[in-house]
Amino acid sequence: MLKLNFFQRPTLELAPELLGKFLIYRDKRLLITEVEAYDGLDDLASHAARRPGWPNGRRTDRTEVLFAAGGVWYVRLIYGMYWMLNIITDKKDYPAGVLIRAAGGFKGPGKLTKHLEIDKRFNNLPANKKTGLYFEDRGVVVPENKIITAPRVGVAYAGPVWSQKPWRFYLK
DNA sequence: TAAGTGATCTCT
DNA sequence: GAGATCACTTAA
Repeated sequence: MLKLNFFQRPTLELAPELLGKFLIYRDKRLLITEVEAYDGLDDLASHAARRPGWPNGRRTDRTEVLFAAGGVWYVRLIYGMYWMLNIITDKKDYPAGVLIRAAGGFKGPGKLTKHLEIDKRFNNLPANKKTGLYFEDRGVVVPENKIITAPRVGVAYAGPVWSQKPWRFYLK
């Protein structure tokens, strides 16, 4: 099982390493094939980014979990229908996380969580065997040249700089 | 291509 | 409390 030391380090370093790892829930083991990183106070695509009126990052009931130390889940509803599954990363008080976009053949974060029946019950819970939703390294080796980087999806509102950051990683 | 859905944020 | 916004999917 991937432990806290995997998640409590720089997000852009660990995000591509999640490719080829497995997402474990109940009797399912899904190979992770696509992720997206959201990193830090200046990342305008992040819900926790620094904004006018929020010089130290936007901390509300919803976004508080982003400021937690790495290793807990951030699950949030989008468009009134779809649950987005993110793992929080890096150190306490530094807002960052990785969205799981595709795993086990389920392409699209909404489809993935629907299949796994994951919803807000997991928000703020740790990724470990007790909660039943966690990651495993099952020995799959992903060569560097199999990893594609691309701009993140659906974040045009973040402006020309942040919406174009190549922080989406997927397997060729 | 556009509707569906509801939590959350901002402004009153 | 009202109105806008949204890290998407599906059916057409």
